[in-house]
Amino acid sequence: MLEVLQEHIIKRLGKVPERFEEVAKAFEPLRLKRGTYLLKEGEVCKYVYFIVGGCLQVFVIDKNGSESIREFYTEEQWVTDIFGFKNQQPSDEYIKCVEPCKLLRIHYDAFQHFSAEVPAFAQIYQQILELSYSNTVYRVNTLTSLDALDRIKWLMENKPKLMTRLSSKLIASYLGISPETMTRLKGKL
Amino acid sequence: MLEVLQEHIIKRLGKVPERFEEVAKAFEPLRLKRGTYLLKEGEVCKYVYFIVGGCLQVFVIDKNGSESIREFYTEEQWVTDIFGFKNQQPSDEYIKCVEPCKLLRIHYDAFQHFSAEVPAFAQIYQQILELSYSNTVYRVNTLTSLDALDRIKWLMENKPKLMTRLSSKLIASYLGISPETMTRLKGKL
DNA sequence: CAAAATCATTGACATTTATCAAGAGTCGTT
DNA sequence: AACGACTCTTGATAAATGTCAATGATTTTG
Repeated sequence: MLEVLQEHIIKRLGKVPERFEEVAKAFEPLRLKRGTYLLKEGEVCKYVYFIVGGCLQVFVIDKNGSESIREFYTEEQWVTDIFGFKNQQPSDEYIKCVEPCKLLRIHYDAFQHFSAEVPAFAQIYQQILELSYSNTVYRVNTLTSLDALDRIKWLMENKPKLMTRLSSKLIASYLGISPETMTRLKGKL
Repeated sequence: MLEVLQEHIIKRLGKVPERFEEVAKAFEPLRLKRGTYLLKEGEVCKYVYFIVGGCLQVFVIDKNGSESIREFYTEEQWVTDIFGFKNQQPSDEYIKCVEPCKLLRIHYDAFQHFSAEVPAFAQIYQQILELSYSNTVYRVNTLTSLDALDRIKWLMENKPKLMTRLSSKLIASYLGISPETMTRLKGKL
């Protein structure tokens, strides 16, 4: 699985990173079944995960007990609870496998170490941060400025692969609407 | 105004940063009237702004022509359109003064230069990024998992100063509800 | 300081979206 | 292949929120 990570890094950095072997050793491969939790509310997130294959959902549980999905993550993306991870504090969020997943995880201690010691590592991290932040900003804007139908259209145009890959129920949760409304609005397209 | 910036940096870094004088020279002070735009949709954001005094709103305009506020920024915070700034691409967002503002701005070229050359600068930037990202993640979760009344309660508990400082209309836009609903729900508290 | 503009509030009503329930279909697991 | 669990769809209804309009209060600005 490390080849996938190396490819990803080369793509981001535009070159083979210095000290890759050394950093790569800190990543532990994982194969997980659909439905496995990587993190639950109240737990401290000790890892950053790189996705080699599969799909994960990050979500919170509302007062009625239903999942409200903040984001999906797929191949060649990085997942963690950033605030909880950085401060080693309990999380508000859950992270769960939507599909069987192949992951590489790096522990907090190693992450901190390489952030400080390996410039290429810090650089990649910053790129991921900027991209994640940009995406999340965009997501806030779609949630507040678009109605349900336009959010569906937006997703179809901007993340068509998610639409086909995931169940309607999950997509509905991601868009902040009920499954029934999702069904009905799809008929209006 | 540079003292405020210096204080801010000392607070974040826990020490007086190396080469502060040099970096400080790159910041240009601005005094702006309420209602002034720093950025409009379609423009390329050339600056990062540090707020010495006042309040700004970042927003998009929906298909009905009304403002949908993504975030407010006040004293000792940093504002920019991160994605557009980093890639020097046209923005989707507007940035506008809600109050008369005292700002310090740094140009893209200087920003890039110091990011690469001054570790303390890069470090502060990364801290701001992490914090901004965390906040935005939190905001997505409140928008999708809470109903209008609970979003109001959330804001009162977590950002009480904004509630008193800004008009109901602006708060309503930030919470994704109409001013009328805002009035009515406030009666239910 | 006064006119003009904007804002907050209220009522009546429309629209959107959620909820509950039931049946048909699909999928995953054994 | 068959069972069970989950998912999708549809209908009926309820709840939440938006829109429009009018009025008085507040704020801004010349």
